Amino acid sequence: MKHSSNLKIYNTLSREKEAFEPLNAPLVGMYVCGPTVYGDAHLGHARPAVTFDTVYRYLSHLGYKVRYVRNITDVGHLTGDADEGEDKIAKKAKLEQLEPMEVAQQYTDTYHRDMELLNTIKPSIEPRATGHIPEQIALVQAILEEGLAYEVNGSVYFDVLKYNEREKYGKLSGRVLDDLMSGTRDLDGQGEKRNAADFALWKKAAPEHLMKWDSPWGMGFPGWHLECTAMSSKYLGKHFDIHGGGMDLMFPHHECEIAQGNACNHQDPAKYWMHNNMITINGQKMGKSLGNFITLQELFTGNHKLLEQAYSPMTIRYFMLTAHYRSTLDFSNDALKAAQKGYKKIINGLKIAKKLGYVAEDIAVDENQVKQVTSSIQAAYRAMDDDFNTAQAIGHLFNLLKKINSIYTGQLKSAQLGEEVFTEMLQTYMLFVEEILGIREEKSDVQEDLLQVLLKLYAEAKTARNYDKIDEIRAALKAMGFVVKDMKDKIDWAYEE
RNA sequence: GGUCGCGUGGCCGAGCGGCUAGGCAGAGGUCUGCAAAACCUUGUACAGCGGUUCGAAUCCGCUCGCGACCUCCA
Repeated sequence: MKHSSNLKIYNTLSREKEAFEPLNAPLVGMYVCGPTVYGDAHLGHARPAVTFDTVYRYLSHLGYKVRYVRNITDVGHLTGDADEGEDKIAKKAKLEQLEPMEVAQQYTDTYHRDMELLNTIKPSIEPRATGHIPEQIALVQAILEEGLAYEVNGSVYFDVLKYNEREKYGKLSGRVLDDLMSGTRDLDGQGEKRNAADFALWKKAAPEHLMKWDSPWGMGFPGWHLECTAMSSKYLGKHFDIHGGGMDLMFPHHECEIAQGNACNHQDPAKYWMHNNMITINGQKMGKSLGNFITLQELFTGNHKLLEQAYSPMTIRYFMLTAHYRSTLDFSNDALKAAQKGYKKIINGLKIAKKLGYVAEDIAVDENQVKQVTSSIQAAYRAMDDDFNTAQAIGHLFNLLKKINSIYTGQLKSAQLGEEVFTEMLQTYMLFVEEILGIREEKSDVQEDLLQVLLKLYAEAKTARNYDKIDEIRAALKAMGFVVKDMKDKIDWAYEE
């Protein structure tokens, strides 16, 4: 099903929205920077995961066959400055007396658990850095052969100055090399590098270093930016469609990926570079050092000093989608509580949409209603086509929801829309909520059967005008998180918002 | 210091030169035994000051405030 070929994507490389033209339609290759697995997944991991999950979903909906690659970084990021750095995973391992791979496995598992709760679709391929050491060594060799890297004491560095003569370094982030050189603050520990802007491709490992591999330059480990180049080119080719990640990775990480790709493949790795913005908490970027760090599990359980209550995974997902991915998104209890209500409203509507049927009646079609519905449907697609504007799309879904609710309660007749428009409205609503936005019903522990029994008792009490009984049933349902919808011709339940 | 971005009604958050965003909260109403749900109506909003334009939240300039990156970071 192809509803449009008008998709535009904001490309960080050009700083403009560009028409999306895949290199090999209908195939699309998308690489997204995944987590470094040395701790529990936090809000910051959820944003790119949800953002690019939605991109993946929409591209798939448009009929593209997407290969979605998201890496697991289980080695390679340094804790300190380049020369005295220690591997993050290895450091954590020492602290917890575990094997490094044990740490990586544990946090990979919890990451997967949390991503599943957020209803993100698994990537087509989820490669690990440690599983691609030979590929990374080969890359270093290729760059050495190009004359754009040099070896010093068992480490290999990328020669940014020399590369810059061939290809402009800094074009993604808008950096100018001269500024970078002069702007570097502290040159301590840069001893081995020819220039401050150079970055490590391979680092010599100290004897006590836990994670290390043999290489032509001795025992060591790969540099921080190498794995993404190695794995993206292996699984998507030297030039693929979309590369995504957080804005904070734009420089230096993605800039270095571009340099590495150009150095050995003589072309940019990706055609479109997409960057999601940061999550802030009370206006500040979330970070461990700032003490405003919230993991997803803390959010789901409410177990954090900044949280007034627990917020469900779908509340979080919905909340993220109500803002555009390139805007910063500020977390606060007030905003999350509002999102929780909005989410439940969406889901109550979904349940209705699923069981609502067309009723043929001898009523004239209301052209005004038809116009409102059809324009909302089109606007929802237009919003997604406009650089995945989920916030705007959700706005239009609420407009459709009003019509759906009106028909369900009898305030509007389905015949007033005509069968075709009525059906398209329901299908569009369900498709957007479930397939494109990836919002699903978080089922209650309470069995539907039990609810039906209570509603039956409610109906009987109502017939008998036993109002005390009615109040009792209402209270019982409310305690379980439900409300009674007592309509003209029927009685139903809904999630309490 | 360098580079980039942001400041929208009580709160969150779209908006990219003219056409009601939307959600939450509030007010009024319809429905109801009463409620709830649902629906309808309603809001002084565009940091400030100038400028461009027939017309600016939207473009330009200045001022103020906030943030991100420049170091691992989603």
